[in-house]
Order: sequence, then structure tokens, then C-alpha cells
Amino acid sequence: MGRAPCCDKANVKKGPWSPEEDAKLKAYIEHYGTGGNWIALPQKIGLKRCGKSCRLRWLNYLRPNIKHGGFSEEEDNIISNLYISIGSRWSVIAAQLPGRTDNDIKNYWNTRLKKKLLGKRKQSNSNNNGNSPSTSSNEDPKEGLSNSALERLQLHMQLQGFQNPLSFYTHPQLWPKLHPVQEKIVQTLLNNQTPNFLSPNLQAATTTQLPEGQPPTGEEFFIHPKPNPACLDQASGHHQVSSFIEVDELPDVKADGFMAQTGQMAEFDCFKEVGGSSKDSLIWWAQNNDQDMRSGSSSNSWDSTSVLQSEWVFQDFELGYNL
DNA sequence: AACGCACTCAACCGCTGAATA
DNA sequence: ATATTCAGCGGTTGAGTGCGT
Repeated sequence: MGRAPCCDKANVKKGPWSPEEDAKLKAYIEHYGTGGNWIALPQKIGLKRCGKSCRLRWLNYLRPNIKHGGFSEEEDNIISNLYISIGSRWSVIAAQLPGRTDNDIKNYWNTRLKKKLLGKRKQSNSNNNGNSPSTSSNEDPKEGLSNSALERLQLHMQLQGFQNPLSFYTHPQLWPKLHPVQEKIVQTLLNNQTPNFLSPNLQAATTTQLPEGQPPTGEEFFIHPKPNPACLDQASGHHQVSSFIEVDELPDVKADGFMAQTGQMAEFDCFKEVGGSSKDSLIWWAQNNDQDMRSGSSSNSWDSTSVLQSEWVFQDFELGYNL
């Protein structure tokens, strides 16, 4: 079943918008609104543009109170931590940054912030031992986890001070401290999307608050997944170490080798603990991601069921992975 | 000055899910 | 229940720009 094009491509202008087009679009929307139909809008205005193009131009550029560039440190923190927490859901991230558009944030992340953070990490690695080649996730996307997953894993560990592998699990004070904004987002997402079997961890995680009246310093923005006590108790402790070893420092961690262990991992007690359905989901996730990796697909791997599901399964996956 | 490379960002493309016929 | 339409979203592209040689 094909889908009808949203506009007549032959009669539609593409490329950069002229000031005249901008003025027409802006004046019309400010006066009449969008009318709830972007497709019909360009015809009404007399613009030879696709409705989608008009919508994008309005949302990303013409809309009032749009900020461009000049991201602050606080915004950097929020973007980084939300990316690590929820992945590339730019619209959700943008919703927390007034005046910022998803497109702007996405560009900023891809061109600057990611490099800034991963760059720090590489520098940190070379300072530490000098023998870690630090394979960047985007160097070879066909091998290993998806770019997004690897980046998030790397950033997550970096930002958690992974240099002391046991510090997180052995120090409850390192457990989740959510900024109220993030707590709200996570709770909202939880209520709407997160499968029940994953909720307990996260809900527990969200219960830890910043001390009242204490302003966030930035560090508090980081969301730390709380380890599943069942896993801690029943998996003989080995996962504690494995979960903090950097993926790119593991010996030859590639798609096949890594994912081949999912069956073994799925049998861990801690996964039995959370119920059959979750186990199935985990296996499903592993299989689907395996396919995604093998195909080298650039499609959004966080997806098909629920981004959050994948996200938290991924975290559990880290816990359960046995080196 | 000219060239090539890297980077930025506006815009496009294609997919998904919700709404509706 | 199915098909269709559309808004919204995330990934990708390519023109423009800056910088080094």
C-alpha cells in the first residue's frame, strides 16, 4: 500500500527560503493560525512550498521566541543527560528547553556536544593508560551496538565516573538523583510507555530527591539506573564488574560475539526474577537489535515497541551480561 | 589567491502513529 | 476492520562557510 505524496512535487519549490516567503508564511500564521492543516496552508498563502516544508520552517525558524545557537552549560547538561536517559527523542528534549527546537538540539548534539563529551572521554582514556584505542561508536557502525546505544553507554559510564568500577553499586549515595524536571519527564514516560516489569527499578530510582532547597549543580542531573537488587543478590556478583567495563575496551566486542550471549544472559536468575514476559521481551529485543546490527541499518534502533523499553532493557542487559 | 577539507545547520526524506472515513 | 490522510518525528543530505595549507 503506497502512500499518496503530501504535495505535487513537480510544482513545489525546494531549498532555502527567501525572505519574502518567510514574511508571507509568518504574516499568515500570525494572523490566521495554521488552521490545523499544513498541507492546505501553502495554497492559501500562495506559496509554492510543500506543507511539511512550511511547518518545518515555522517551527524551526519563524515561530516566536526561537533561540538559535549560544547553548549554555546548563542546557548542555540537560541535553546530555536526557540523551543518555531517553535517547534521541529530540522533541522530548526540546520540550524541556524553552525556545529550542528539536532540529536545533539534534544538530547541536550531533555536531558539537557529542564530540565535546566523547572527546573528553577519549582524552581521559589516553591519560589513564594510553593503550586504549577507544573505538568511537561512529567509526564503524556495522560492528557492535547501534551508534545511539554505544554513545549512550559510553557517555553514561563516563558521566558516572566509571573509573572506579564498583563505586556505583557499592555506594548507595551514587544512586539516582533526579532533577525535578527529569523526574517529571521520566514519570510521564513511565506512566505512558514503560512496561511494568521495568518500572520498579526506575520508580525506585525516581524516589531519591535532591535535598530540599539545594540548587542543582549539574551533576545531579545525571540519571543513574538503580541496580536491580535481585540481580545483585543472585548473579554471583560478576555482573557488577561487567556492567562497568567499557564496550570499546572489551576484547573484540562485536555484534556477533556480543549478541551471541544473549541466550545465556536471558537465563540469568535475575531475569527469571522479573518474570517470563520480560524475559521474552528481552530476547525479542536482543534478536531485533541483532538483526538491526547485522543489516547495518541506520534506522532508529530504539524503536519498534518502545524506546523506553529498549532503553531500560538495555540497562538490564548490561547488568546481566556475563563476561 | 586558490584549493581542499571539515564543520554547521537548514531543509528534505521517509517512517510511525493517531485520527478519521 | 480496513484504508487513507496527516502531523510529527528522527535520520540524512547538501549548500554554505570557515580555516588551514
